[in-house]
Amino acid sequence: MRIGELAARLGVNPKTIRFYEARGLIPDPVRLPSGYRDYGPEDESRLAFIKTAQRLGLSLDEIGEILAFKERGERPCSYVLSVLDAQLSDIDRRIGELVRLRAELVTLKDRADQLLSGDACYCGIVEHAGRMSQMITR
Amino acid sequence: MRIGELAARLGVNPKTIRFYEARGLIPDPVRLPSGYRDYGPEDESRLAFIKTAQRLGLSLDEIGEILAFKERGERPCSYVLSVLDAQLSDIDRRIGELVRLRAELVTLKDRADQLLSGDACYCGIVEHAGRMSQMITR
DNA sequence: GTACGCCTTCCACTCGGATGGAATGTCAAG
DNA sequence: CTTGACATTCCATCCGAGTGGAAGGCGTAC
Repeated sequence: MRIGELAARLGVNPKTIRFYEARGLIPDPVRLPSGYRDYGPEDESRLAFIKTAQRLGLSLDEIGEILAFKERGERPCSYVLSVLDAQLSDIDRRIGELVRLRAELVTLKDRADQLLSGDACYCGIVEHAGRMSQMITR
Repeated sequence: MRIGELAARLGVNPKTIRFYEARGLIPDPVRLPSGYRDYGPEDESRLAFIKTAQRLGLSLDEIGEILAFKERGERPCSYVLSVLDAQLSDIDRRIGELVRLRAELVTLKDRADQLLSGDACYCGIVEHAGRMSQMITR
């Protein structure tokens, strides 16, 4: 399949695929007589892997390292594991923080709703934002 | 306190503080007779808030909008509420994604641990990554 | 009084991750 | 045989979030 189709299947820009090729993340593909890149299913799954890993928070360099291990037939396990461990604890931290921020925003919004329906209000939301800041950064 | 001390307290580069000022995220500070910026505790907590929000994945623009509520001292209008709502649902979405990714990472890591302790492992983790990809993107 | 560290402004550059656009080539359908 | 969609290369630009460096001012310690 040509680059446009591959890109469409994965929901990415064809330029992105060429960009990954230039970065060495995907191998130089076979070319059709026309010079067009010709991709197969392995390319699709490789690209899917890249996109997944990216969603997991890995940088293109990290992904490249993992793929390179695979290329060389080496055991990337411990490296991958350490990356995974780091990602995991980072995610835990972020979830905790988001949950806290969420609670604060909800409170803030509730106040705002009340104030909207109430009369004679300037902006209690403002004072609350101050408290929010303290709570969040506590 | 001067910019260097404030920066040190927060573990950021003084340039970053000037950058935030230029972006309108923090108010133009009082100046000492020397022309040096002079910061107080409110500046420190505001900066701390920015950094926290940033760790949570908010962009500087989003943070700016939130801080602008405070600045403008406006009544909570529907625009403000809609921004808050957007922020909230975005946070919910991100929490959901992170929770899912966390579960997948744990599974992946468990597999990897097994494979590591077993013998004759090239890199099952990579092959499992393919399955992982399916699981996550399901 | 000069050395040294911190401060000022301004402009340019970095970095990761793409994207845009120009100029040109390929190919199937009308 | 031309039109249109898609492809190619190469170079430039964008975005967010800073960071670097030059040229010069301030302030305290020796």
